[in-house]
Amino acid sequence: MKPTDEQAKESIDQAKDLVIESLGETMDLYGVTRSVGNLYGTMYFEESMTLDEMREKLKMSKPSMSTGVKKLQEFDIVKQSFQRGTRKQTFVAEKNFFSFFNKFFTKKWEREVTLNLDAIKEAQPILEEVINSDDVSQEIKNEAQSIYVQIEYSKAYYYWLQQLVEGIRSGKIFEAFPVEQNHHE
Amino acid sequence: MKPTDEQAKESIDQAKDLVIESLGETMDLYGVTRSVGNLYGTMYFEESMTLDEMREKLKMSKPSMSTGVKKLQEFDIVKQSFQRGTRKQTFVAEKNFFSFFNKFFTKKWEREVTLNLDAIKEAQPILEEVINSDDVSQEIKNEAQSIYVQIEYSKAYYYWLQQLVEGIRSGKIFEAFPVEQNHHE
DNA sequence: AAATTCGTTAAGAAAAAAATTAACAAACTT
DNA sequence: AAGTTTGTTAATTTTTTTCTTAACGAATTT
Repeated sequence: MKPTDEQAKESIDQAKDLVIESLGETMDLYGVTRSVGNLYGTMYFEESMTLDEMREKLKMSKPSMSTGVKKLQEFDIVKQSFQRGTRKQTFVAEKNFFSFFNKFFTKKWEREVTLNLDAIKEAQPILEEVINSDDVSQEIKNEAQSIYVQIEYSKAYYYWLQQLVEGIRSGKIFEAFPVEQNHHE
Repeated sequence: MKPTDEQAKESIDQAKDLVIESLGETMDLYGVTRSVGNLYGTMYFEESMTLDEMREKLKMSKPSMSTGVKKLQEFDIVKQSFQRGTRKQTFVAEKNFFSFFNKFFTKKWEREVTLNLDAIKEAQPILEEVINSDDVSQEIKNEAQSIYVQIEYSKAYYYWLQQLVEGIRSGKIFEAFPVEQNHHE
C-alpha cells in the first residue's frame, strides 16, 4: 500500500464521520439516543456488521451494541442477516432513507392512532354518563358535553393519520410527492 | 351546586386524564419529555393558562412550568396570548391536531434536511480530493467513490422530504389525503 | 466431556436529565 | 422609594437513563 493511502483512509473516515454525526443528530431529533443513532450511522456505511465489529468501531461494550441493535430492530431499520459459515450474527442497516422514513414514522404514527383512539373510546362513555345523568347541574353537563365534542372532533385527525400511514406504505404518497431523480438547486 | 356535581366533576377529570395521559405518551414517542407532554395535554383542555395555573394543576414548581412552556413554544404548539387586565402571562395550546402535526413535524424534518445536506456538502469535497489524487491506490479511490455515490444518492430523499414539508405547509397534502369528516368504522 | 465462543441478562457505576429551592431582576403597586 | 408580584436564571438535589463489568446459558468445537 502506498504511503499516502493512510492519509486517504483518514480522509474517508473523516468524511464518513461527518455524515454519521449528522445522522446521529437527526435521530436524536426523533427521540433516539445519540449513541444508538451513531450506531445506525456507522452501519449505514457497512454492508453488514457483527456485534464485535460494532464494539470495535464505536469503542463501546458489547452489551451496549446488543441493546443498541435491538432498539434499531424495533424501529425495523436494522435486520439480522443470516450469513452462513460464521457463528456470529450479522446485522444490516436499512440504507434507503425512503424505507427508513416509511418504517420509522408509520410505526410511530400507528402507535399514536391506536393509543389515542383507545383513550377516547374509554373517556367518552364516562362523559356520556355525566351528560345523561338527571342529578347533575346543567353547567357541569355542558362542560362534559364540550369535552366530549372536542375529543370526538379530534378523531378526524387520527383517521387522517391512519390514511397517511397507508398512503406511505402503499406508495400512494409518491404520486402526490414524486421523487425527483435529478434535482437542481 | 348539587351534591352529585362533585362526583360528576371527578368523572370529567377522570375522562380528561385518560386523554391527557395518551397525549403525553404520544409526545413521549417523539422524544418529548413525559411531563412536557402532560403539560401540553393539560393545556389542550384549557382555553388559556397562566404559569401558576399550570403549577396548580400539575403539582409542579413554577420554573418547571416556565421551561416546559418554553419547550412547547419551540415546537410552535403553544403561544403566548396577550391578555389585558392581568400582569400574568397567559399561554394557549394549539388544539387543532392537524396544525400540531404540521408545526411539529415540518420543523423537525426541515432541520433534518439542512443538517444532513450540510454534512454531505462538507463530506463530498473531502472524498473528491481522494478520488482525484494521483498518489492514492485504486482500491482506496474506489472506496471513496462508493461512499461519494452513496451520499449523493441520499440527497434525493432530503429533497423529497423538503417537498413533503412544503406540501404540508401549503395544504397540498390534503388533496392526496383528504380529511374525512364523517368517518365510519 | 471439557473448553471456547457468542449473545444476553443482571447488577452496579457513571453520566445525563429533570425537578426543586433559592436568588434575582424587571415591572408594577402603594 | 419601599414593597409586591411575576418570570427566569443559578445552584443543588433527585431521579432517570445509559453504560460497563460480571455472570450466565446456549451452542459449538476440540
